Amino acid sequence: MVFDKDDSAGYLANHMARLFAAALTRRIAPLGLMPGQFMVLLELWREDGLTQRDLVERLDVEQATMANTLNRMERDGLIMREPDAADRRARRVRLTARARALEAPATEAATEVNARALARLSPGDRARFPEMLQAVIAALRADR
Amino acid sequence: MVFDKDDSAGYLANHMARLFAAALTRRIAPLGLMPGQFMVLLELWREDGLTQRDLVERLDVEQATMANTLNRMERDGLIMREPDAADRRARRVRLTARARALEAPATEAATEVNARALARLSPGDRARFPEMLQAVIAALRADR
DNA sequence: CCATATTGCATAGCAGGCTATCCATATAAG
DNA sequence: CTTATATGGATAGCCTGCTATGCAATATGG
Repeated sequence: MVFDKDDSAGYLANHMARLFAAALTRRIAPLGLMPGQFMVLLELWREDGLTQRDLVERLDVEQATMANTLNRMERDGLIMREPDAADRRARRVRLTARARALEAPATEAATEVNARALARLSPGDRARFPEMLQAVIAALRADR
Repeated sequence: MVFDKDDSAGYLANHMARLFAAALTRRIAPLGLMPGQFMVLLELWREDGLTQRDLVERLDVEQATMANTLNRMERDGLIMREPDAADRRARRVRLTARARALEAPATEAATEVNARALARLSPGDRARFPEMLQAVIAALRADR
């Protein structure tokens, strides 16, 4: 009874995620972006002015992780944090003009990575792959 | 034309990998193991006495990443590094008795994580899921 | 044989995950 | 109102990725 890592969903998930991150990094680094920043931008392009708490919920990362990522994004001129009118604990995260300008090229890069990644799947599999990932994610979240 | 992260294979891959890592961590931390150490042990249980270079090739991580992981494993009493008889640059990585004793409980934990993760897939999908991940991995490696 | 290139490994420094704490502010209970 | 609890965020410290360097030892070409 050997445990074969190449048949282990968990091991393959880690390997696949590292390769996705590397592929995305290669394409968005020229824009001055990193993958962790990109996923925050995805939410802010959809709705600007979210709080850190909103972002934590939508991206399912820990609050401390988000705080650090936002620090780097502020440092890099992608966001500004403004006081919330009603709650002095909260800070609204707002996109800079620079971050707004990156939406088209960055999402194009991500779309291309996804296309290349799924290129070897049959059209049927390709369509169902995201649903399968979602099902696994749902199962693991339930386990938590 | 919005980019929906919940349909993006790359975003889902990252999310899934984080959840897998968390699920595995919960089960192997009581054994004194972390996920990065577990994948090294998988190779050493199969063949003890590999060099760092061997491990880098088999696990597809960078040499610096492996050097740091091996440092932590040595610190934690999981491995010892012995000089290579023929090449004074290389060091053979050898399991301690403690690491050998962890094979059964750790692989059981990983097997259970995989089973839970795939529980919501149909039996057919469940069988094909690892192959699909392998196909995506192959495509991304070719893109690299 | 000697100079050069290659290889095996270590280290520094960064990103992005995490847990554990702490602080300030809001909210709820009495 | 006052106290207690809950919430939003910051910070410290760890693990696991990465790139970039540097060093010592081996292999290779003349």
